Amino acid sequence: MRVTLKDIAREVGLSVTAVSRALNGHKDVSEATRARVLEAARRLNYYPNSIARGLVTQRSGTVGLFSVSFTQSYSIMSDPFAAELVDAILERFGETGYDVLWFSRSRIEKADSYVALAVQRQIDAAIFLGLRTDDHRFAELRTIGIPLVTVDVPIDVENAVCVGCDQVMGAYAAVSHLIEMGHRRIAYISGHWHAPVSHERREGYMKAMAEAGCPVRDEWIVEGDFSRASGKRSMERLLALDPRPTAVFCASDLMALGAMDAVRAHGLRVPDDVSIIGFDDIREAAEAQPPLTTVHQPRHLLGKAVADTVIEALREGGSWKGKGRILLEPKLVRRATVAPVRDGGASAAG
Amino acid sequence: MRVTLKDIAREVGLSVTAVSRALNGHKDVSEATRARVLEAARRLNYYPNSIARGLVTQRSGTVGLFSVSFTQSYSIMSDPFAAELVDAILERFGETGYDVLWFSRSRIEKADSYVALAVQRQIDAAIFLGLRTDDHRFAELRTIGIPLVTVDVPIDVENAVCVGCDQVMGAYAAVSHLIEMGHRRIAYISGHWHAPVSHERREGYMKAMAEAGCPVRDEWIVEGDFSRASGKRSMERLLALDPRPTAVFCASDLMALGAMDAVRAHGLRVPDDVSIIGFDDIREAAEAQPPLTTVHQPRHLLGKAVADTVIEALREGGSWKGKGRILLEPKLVRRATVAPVRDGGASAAG
DNA sequence: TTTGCCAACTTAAACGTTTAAGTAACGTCA
DNA sequence: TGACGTTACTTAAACGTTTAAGTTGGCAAA
Repeated sequence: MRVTLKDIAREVGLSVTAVSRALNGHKDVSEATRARVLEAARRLNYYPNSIARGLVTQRSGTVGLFSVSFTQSYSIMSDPFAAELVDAILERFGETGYDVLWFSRSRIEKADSYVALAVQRQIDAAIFLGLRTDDHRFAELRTIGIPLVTVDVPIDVENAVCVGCDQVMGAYAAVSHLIEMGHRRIAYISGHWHAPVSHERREGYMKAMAEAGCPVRDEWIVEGDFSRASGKRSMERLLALDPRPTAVFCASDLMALGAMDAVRAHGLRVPDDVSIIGFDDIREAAEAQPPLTTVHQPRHLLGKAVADTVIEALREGGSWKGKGRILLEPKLVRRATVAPVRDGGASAAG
Repeated sequence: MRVTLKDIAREVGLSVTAVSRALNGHKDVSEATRARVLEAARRLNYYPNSIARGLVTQRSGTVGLFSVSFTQSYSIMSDPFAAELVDAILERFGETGYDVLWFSRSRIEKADSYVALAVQRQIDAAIFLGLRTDDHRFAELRTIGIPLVTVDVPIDVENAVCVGCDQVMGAYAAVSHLIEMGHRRIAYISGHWHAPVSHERREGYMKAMAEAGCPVRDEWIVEGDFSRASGKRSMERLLALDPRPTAVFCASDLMALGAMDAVRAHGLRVPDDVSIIGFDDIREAAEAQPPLTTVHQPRHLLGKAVADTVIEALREGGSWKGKGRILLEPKLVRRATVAPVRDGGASAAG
């Protein structure tokens, strides 16, 4: 039923090898023969079987996309930043002919092994989204033996690259902006501490505060989990403080949106009473009321960088060594959730 | 380097066949032997090569997920409804051991053939998201020869099933609700007409209007493309009408959100001046200001139904015949964007 | 004792490719 | 003339599985 090289070979009266070589553009076939083969292939509706090819070449032509657990929430696509990033990665791969096998959280948990999935499916490279440093399968990655690209999680293996934005710089820019607006009591709603970005953004926050001579109080740093609900919860804790912070830097737009919910629920206003700044610049940030000031991460470039890194690794074959880290530049986007501080940040507030 | 059956066979002093049968649970191996094989497999870190297996069994153990073009917008994940649906599908598949090969829009466009991708990758079944009736590859689907599951696009082939909500019912419920609130001049902002759901929702709209004896004017039916921007554009056209509609039923939450933007931009208020109702109940609907009244589509059940249908087809093998259509029930979710009409819908308004 | 059967294996072929190695025909050059 | 190349092929093996068809030895039934 299925059309194979053998069918074409029979059709044009050649060996299977000759047909294979004609189709693959080798130069030891005459042009006349190649034309006949091509014609027959198209007439019979032949498409090469990548499974058979993979068996002999030892490369499947697929890359595995592991979406581990960006947030606490149900799964990865509920995080708009992840969704848009995935989008960009897939679009780029689509242009190349590599296909992407998607390993969802439940699949990963069922197999309980990255290596098992990688070996079984013979993927040529792996991309990790939402990898957590407390993942008990982390050590396994050392033995996986194929190019590895993680997003925002540096990992010290030779065949790995971490692609991401400069988180320290992004956070620094955000907090500096708040400081320029006169804020001094600035809080940081972080993502969970098992995400390296949470620490890096904290570092940028601390740096900006230190340079401005603003003391940082422990209770201004609250751990969320990147989700909107956690942003709201965290903001509630901050609003209970006396004096309360006049501005909050959130480690995700979702948390910033949640924080705005909390501010509103308290009968206060953004940015009049509290300035809020987010991170990511997801679609909803611009659409929020008021539009959210945030740190833009160039998702499309990130996705392209991820895909291009993988593609380069695949082309180079075994000789490829990871480049450590690829850092893109984030950019502050000023919208409407940051205002100059009203009381100079010196007096108490209730 | 790679551990194969041969390695295990050598290790335990058996033939490759015996090892294969032991691992696959055939009953013609002694329990003692099976135990030795299992032990060796685990000790050597053996994982079956699904490529080799696929070559002989003629089934790859993968299903193709084709995300064609839900909306006009860049790609599928920018549509929250699609993203959440995909999520549910992937999570369900993860529990089964089937793996999902994701064909993005660019991949589909590059190959320009569903059959080519299906045959090359030997996928066992295909899922179509965002298929449009004006897709020039539509006819191809007839010859694809594997189980086919589409979301919201009925397709008349024996090996296909369409999974989706009852769109007519959902639209009918939405418009009836508006009518109950006293509205009579009700507009419909549709998705593009190449999506069958646009027509089905229109049917529900017409049915509710007809039953209530409300005349429908041509200019009340506007074509968008499901995106927020198109919702805004469409609403602007409706606001220019005299008398303008007092309520609008939108074929997606995104368009409803866009419509709300337009209303606000006109200095009018939702729901005081215009009632708005959406479709889908994406996460942002509940979070909007004011929270959006909409028709909830049970994404999780939809995703599960899609996956379960595929899994069933795969288990049944060649004997499987599509069941035509699986219809789930949508449900109206009353939030805060619908209010009783102020002028009874009879007088003119500016 | 022979026959037959069963359990527990092994052998060999097959899946659809790619590729290393071989070959036949033909031309070229010394 | 013969050695050597080149061109355009073919042959055969391999990739790692599964599976149909044998094979062996032991045991029960006749």
